[in-house]
Amino acid sequence: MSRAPAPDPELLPAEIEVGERLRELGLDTALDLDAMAALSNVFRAANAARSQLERSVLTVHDLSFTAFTVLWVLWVWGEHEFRDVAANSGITKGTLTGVLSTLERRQLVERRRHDEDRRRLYVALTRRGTSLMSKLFVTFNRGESAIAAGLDPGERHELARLLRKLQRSVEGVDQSGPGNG
Amino acid sequence: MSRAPAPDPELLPAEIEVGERLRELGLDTALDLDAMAALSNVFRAANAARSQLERSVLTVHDLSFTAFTVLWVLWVWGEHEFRDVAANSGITKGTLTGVLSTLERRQLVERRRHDEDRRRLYVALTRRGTSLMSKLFVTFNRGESAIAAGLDPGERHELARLLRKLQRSVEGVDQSGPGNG
DNA sequence: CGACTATCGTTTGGACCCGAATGATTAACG
DNA sequence: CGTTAATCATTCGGGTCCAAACGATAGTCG
Repeated sequence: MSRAPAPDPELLPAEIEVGERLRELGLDTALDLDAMAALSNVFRAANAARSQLERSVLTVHDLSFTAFTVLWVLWVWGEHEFRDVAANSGITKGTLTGVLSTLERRQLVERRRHDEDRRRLYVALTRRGTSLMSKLFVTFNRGESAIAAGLDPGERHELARLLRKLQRSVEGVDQSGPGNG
Repeated sequence: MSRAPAPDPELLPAEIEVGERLRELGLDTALDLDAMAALSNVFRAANAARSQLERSVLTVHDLSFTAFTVLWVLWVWGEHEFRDVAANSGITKGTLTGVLSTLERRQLVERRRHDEDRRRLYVALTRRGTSLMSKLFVTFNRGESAIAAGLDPGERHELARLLRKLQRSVEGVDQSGPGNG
């Protein structure tokens, strides 16, 4: 479906097609195509990497990406408060409740009420969960390594640097409005 | 929770903490930290940008990110076959069935059977859907622009280039195994 | 032509995702 | 001390996400 060669041979096929289509629609001048290119590739790359890691590493352990993230947060930090686990895993407390129920049923985590404030909850890996993560994270990281091997070391650093900058920018946009720049 | 200043001041707080923690666990030498940094930032940046765009642009229209993606695919390409819409939106056919039901109920899309092969389905925006997207995509793109404004133009190009390379790398890993490099 | 295989979108079952409401618990106030 | 407000995790309702099975339809084969 490609037409004349795109000016930038680095573009993915999907991008070439969309770019030409937006030109046909007369929208290419009305849009910030640079921003669109940057962000749509963030989304696509994240989806692709996540799917690949789920398929090759997580599915055999019957774990979703989010379940793995929660286990990872607990593995790195040890027993932690429920609300902090949610924050560090990037999900809401409502979602974490469900994910923990699944992991508890699998006997990978356990919940414990705070001694003094019974509203609060601690969460920790079980021995079984710790044992799983000790092996699984190395495998997961090998999967990350295989994916990142397509970039040279300088490129990996640069990618990480640009993405951090982007995250800071998102935070800046988030706080735009009264009282902020 | 930060300890002595991290060697790289560009790191996000969460990364500094995790890096120190992995050192404490004696894992820093066993892991590919560059790959981990690159990929974890892809996931975090994608989540942050997606949440920001959902909050600021999509929620007021009662649209999920995926619903918007489907509308966008139909807006750019016009009436399209169901299976291609799923592929271009990055979701399975099962998921698309549900998303289309939601959008159909909102009278934003319509389904039409193929004239000759009644297994196949065409999907198109309704006039209402087209009208919504004509306004919404510009707003969405402005949101993208606000986020990407944290990077200068050269950085945006470089980010997109590195992410494309990463996607190609994922594809290469996906096909690794018998019959492939 | 009938039998068999393949393809299509839907359905199923289970998991996740969110915002908002809820009940239990704690903190603050007069 | 009782009342009110705030905080916590869970529940609710609705949407999404997947793989696999399913029923309808089309293609292939002998």
